[in-house]
Amino acid sequence: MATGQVALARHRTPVPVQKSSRQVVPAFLQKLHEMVNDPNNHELIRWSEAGDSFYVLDHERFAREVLGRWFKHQNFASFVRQLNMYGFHKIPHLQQGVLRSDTDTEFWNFAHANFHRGQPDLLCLIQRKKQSAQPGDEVVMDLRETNSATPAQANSFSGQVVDIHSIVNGIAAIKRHQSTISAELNELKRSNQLLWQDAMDARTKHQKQQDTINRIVKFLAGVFGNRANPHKEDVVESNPSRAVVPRRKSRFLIEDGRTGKVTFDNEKGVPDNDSEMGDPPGPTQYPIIETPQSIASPTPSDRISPDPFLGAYPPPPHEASHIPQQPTQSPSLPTPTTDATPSSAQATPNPKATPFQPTDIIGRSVTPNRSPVNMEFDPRIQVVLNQLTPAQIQQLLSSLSHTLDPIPTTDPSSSSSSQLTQYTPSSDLFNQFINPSSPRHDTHVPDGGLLSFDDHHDPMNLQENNMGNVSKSWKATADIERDVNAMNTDLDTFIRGLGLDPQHLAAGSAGSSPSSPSLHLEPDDTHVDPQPPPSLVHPDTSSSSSGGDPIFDFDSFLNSFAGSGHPDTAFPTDGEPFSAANHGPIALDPHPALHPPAVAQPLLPHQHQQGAPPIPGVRGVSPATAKRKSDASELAAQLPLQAMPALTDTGTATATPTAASKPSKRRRNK
Amino acid sequence: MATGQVALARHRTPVPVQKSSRQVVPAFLQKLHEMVNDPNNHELIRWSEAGDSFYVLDHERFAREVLGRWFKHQNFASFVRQLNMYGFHKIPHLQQGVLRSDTDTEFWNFAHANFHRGQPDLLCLIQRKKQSAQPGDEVVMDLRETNSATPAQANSFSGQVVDIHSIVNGIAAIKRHQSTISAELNELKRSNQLLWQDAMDARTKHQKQQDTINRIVKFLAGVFGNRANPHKEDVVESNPSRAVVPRRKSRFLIEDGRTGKVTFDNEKGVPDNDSEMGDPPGPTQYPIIETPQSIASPTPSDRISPDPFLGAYPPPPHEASHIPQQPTQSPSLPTPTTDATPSSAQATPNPKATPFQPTDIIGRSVTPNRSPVNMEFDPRIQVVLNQLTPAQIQQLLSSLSHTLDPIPTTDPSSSSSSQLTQYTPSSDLFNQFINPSSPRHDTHVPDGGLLSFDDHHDPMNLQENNMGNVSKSWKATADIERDVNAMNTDLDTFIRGLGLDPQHLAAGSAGSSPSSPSLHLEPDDTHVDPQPPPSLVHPDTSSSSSGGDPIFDFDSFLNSFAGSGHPDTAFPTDGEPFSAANHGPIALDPHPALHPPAVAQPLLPHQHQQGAPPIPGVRGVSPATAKRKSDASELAAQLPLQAMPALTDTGTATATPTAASKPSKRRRNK
DNA sequence: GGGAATATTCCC
DNA sequence: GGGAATATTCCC
Repeated sequence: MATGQVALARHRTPVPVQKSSRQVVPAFLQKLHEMVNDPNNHELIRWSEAGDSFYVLDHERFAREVLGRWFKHQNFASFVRQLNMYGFHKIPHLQQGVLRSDTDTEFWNFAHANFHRGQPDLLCLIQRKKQSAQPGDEVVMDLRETNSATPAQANSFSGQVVDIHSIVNGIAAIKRHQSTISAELNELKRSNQLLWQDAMDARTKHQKQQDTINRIVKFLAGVFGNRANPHKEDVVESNPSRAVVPRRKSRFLIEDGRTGKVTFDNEKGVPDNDSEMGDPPGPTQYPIIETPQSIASPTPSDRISPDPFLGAYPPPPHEASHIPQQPTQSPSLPTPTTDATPSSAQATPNPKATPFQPTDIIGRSVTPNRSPVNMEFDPRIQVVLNQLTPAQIQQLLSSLSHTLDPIPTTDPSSSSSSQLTQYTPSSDLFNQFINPSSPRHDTHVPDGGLLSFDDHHDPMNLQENNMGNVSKSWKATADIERDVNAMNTDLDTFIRGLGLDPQHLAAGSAGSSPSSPSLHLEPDDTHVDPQPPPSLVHPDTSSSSSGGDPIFDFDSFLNSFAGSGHPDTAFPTDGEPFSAANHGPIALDPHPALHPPAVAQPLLPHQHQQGAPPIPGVRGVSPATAKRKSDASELAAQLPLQAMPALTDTGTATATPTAASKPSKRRRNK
Repeated sequence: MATGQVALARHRTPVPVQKSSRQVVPAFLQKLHEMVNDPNNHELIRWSEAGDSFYVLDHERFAREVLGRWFKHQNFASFVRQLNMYGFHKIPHLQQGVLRSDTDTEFWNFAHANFHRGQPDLLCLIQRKKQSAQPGDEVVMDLRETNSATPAQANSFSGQVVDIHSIVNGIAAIKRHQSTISAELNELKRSNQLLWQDAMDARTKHQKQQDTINRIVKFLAGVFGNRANPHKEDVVESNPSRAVVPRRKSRFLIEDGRTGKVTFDNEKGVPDNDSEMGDPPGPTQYPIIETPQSIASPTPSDRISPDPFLGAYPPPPHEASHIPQQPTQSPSLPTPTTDATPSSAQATPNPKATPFQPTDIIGRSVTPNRSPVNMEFDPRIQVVLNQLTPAQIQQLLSSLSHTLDPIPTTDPSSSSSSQLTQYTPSSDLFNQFINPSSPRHDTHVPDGGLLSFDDHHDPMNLQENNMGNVSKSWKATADIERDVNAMNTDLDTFIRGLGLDPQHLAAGSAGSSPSSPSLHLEPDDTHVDPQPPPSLVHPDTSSSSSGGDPIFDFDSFLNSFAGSGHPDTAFPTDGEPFSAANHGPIALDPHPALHPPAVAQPLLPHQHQQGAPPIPGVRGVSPATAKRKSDASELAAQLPLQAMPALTDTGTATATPTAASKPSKRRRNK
């Protein structure tokens, strides 16, 4: 019996009914709303212009052709009866002084305060009239107890009865409403969890890719890193245009005060070194390739990192303040001077120059776990690669460098991570909501809260998971950004370590002319550009001229590379999304249309500072070299701090304590 | 109105309604009597032999075929409910001691004292049950009549008044609470939106990373791509162990029919070329580096891609089947023979070797938008790089190749792109969740839906964006994975194009022995493995042996590399998360502790297979090599599927009618 | 089998 | 517009 009943009845259930108190919105209201919305019915039933009422144009046709599709009958009267049951009222025709033929002008206009176009969520507020004079239990009790009253009181009482009914109805409505909300919240939580999971996955993949890139860069650094001899033209014949660049020597000033100021004078001591920039004294330093690490734990070996190749360029005695002295070169390792090229002497960097070495950068790195790793590789490869012209290497490296994510997350209010901050204030409310009955100081007693308002299926587990997910996913997000930033820094540093200017290298694609993706390899392009490198400029800084797309157009690069020698053999464009289309100032958002309008797109702080003049005379290595990265990662790291308390606060009792939530919890314990 | 009512209702009313006090006999009883009498229904409902009860033989068929003709429904349960309402009772089966299959023997027998064959006049005696415990008017009347009571009763009345007030206050409190809840729900929405934004950003970053990798690979392809002459040992001194590998020559057959069949015989024509593999005839083909593109649109130039450098090695006449002939070398370009190294002659690649060229692989690429790009680079670089020993190159490439995600993209049902596929059906459900109140027929009127439950500040925009974000973020996730996969394939192909075996290269890290991250460079490791490369093997197909951690230990690699020549100069470990700690079977989750407990941590398949013995004779290559990861991603892919329908189920009050509701509607119209 | 809410019909 | 009975559905 019951089985058959179930089997037969289930197909009848269009909308899954909530366990408690049936459906929140009666079927009639839902159907009515659908019906009015349905463009197919527009001829017979439709919204008023204002959307606050609806018309039935030809009730006979409407009954015949529409009603049956939604209801079990085709009686317009029954339809109207239902409308009345739900409190709809008919709006009389305004100017209808003259009676026309019913069929012609006849149309019905019904309205209800909570029946509006585009607002189906209001439907739950529409109350169906209860069976007349049917008091609920409590009311009945009340009434019975009130039985013995004076006539006057009885009168007032009877008046009260009506109020009681409305009160009961109101309570019922509220309960339904709350059931709805609870269900929705659960769904949202589930959705959120999926999202976080997705974010986790993405983070993992990102991390893997990052590792791959890091290793590739390490490798390339080992291959090209120490190659500093630009005088290969005599060995490998190169056309003049290419030779120009290296001849000019590479010296570039990166002078964004906030992001770190680094001066590289790769060829200091070389005769034609132009010193009009006022180089500060001090040893030339070779940047180090940092390896972004998410779980890195600093080990002694991290800082020792013997580098036999770099050992070929012994650090000056005054160096080694932060790190132990580099071990001397292994005797079995061939020295760079074994370079087969005739210009090996010039290829060897200035003896005064110090090899790769960690600077203040490392010590002040926001990511303390990150440790420098000196690059090293088979010297034979070095020798071999030394045959490349510097221009070639420069171009190659630029292609590797400026395709990286240029997001400088220097400001907590910037970029997407900052959005989390905005969510924070509501945390208390959210907390209340999730755990309304739990006092604010009650951090250990889990209770169902609102979510388990009606049915209490395991709210705690949901809570816990959710919270853990949330907090840690934010962490993951922060890690990703930090890693990307670190990668950015790494490549820039790396390229600078080669005596090249990453900014200059990307001049064609990210320079002052965002619309020209091609590389400029004319000699005068080698001039020192005081502007901060594009990778340090936030992409959103469109207000300034230099805010170009930092994404490097590798194809254009190749074209220019190949085209310089063979203009007719342009490298094909393979249609990469970022290559041709995104040379504008935009960089972060490939899908602008997707941006939620509700979330304000925050202005990045350096957008205001972008125009700041470079600090003159500060050319040498600055301890702030890595600051852009550290700031970024710091900000990213702050995300959990700022956002997580919100989540954890609300987060209910069972919320797993995240690192970020710790402080707030302690605060509570005060 | 009344006219229409009558007109429309009449066909439903078999028996004319009596004017006075409604019908004497309720419609149900009349219909029931007719139904049982109707010989057309004899097969499904009929009188008992005695005529004092009736049978329903097959209630399912009965409901389907009979009920609808008499009632407004087809629910047997409703029918039974009515019977019960009129006092019918079910007669238990007499001889049914044994429970048989319900459908078989199942029949229902109902009886009522006043329901007999041939005696419809008794029907008026059947009383429908009144509304239970419904103190209708009388109760209220009772109360009113009781009004005149004693003061004590009045007291109780005043007490009631207080209760009413408290009720009102309680309601007010509830309402405030609800406002809070709504606000918090909005916050959750905002949080969700941030999540989506975060996902978008991650996607962007990922894309940029991907671009970086692509460019690096392009570059490397340009550098190494045409290197086909392994006889560099005499130029660059190499230890014997390294020299062994290249001498064995590399030839690999990629034989996944779905991805395209490509044969590489990199050194065809070289004297010591071992041909025991039975190379298929045909021109030597060099794989091409595909450039993963998310928005790529294949352009004609993609396939033309003239390569002046490759032009230095003119393709054989039988080439150029897929791509136009390479332009001849530009006269201004230095030829490789200008190489300064003494072994320049040997450094020049084998003249018979053909340059990079698109193969079937490209045409059958899973990513249709991806277009082939011939790699090109300065032949001087080629020449220079040719001085590297093949072993060196092999090691280098392996470090580049096997740190990537090994997810093969060949099968739509595998990996994460399949997520999307699998997720597609649930998109509607998710839609419902986000916008449950929007009726299915309402395609043009946006409404707030659940999310804008209480306050309706611009719900439409939120909604819209949310949806866009949601769907597109999922898409983005797919793109990312596809790109990673493509990258993977690209690298493998690329490496194969160099005549190297990517799988073999990664034997140490991803081979049958997951616990040994070190490279195996013994000579016998160079044997040709006929098995398809991992990237072309569907991950889900193999329940077989070796799944290992695909993550390559670059540091170990470097150590082994450097150590081979100079054991005392081990490359420092920089503590990368994946370098030392992750050589175990885990691959996807660098932060196990971060995993939400609610989301079941799927056991990666290879965790169960880890101990499986390696397939004998299959040393480097196992079809299951890539399985470990795809399974994991597949599990991740299932998340949406599993959770999203749930979203809609709970979908709440304003839930739009689901597809399931449609049929019921039509059925209703019968 | 029955309570209870909604749906439909009939009637005023 | 609404009272009231019956009809249908959903749930326990």
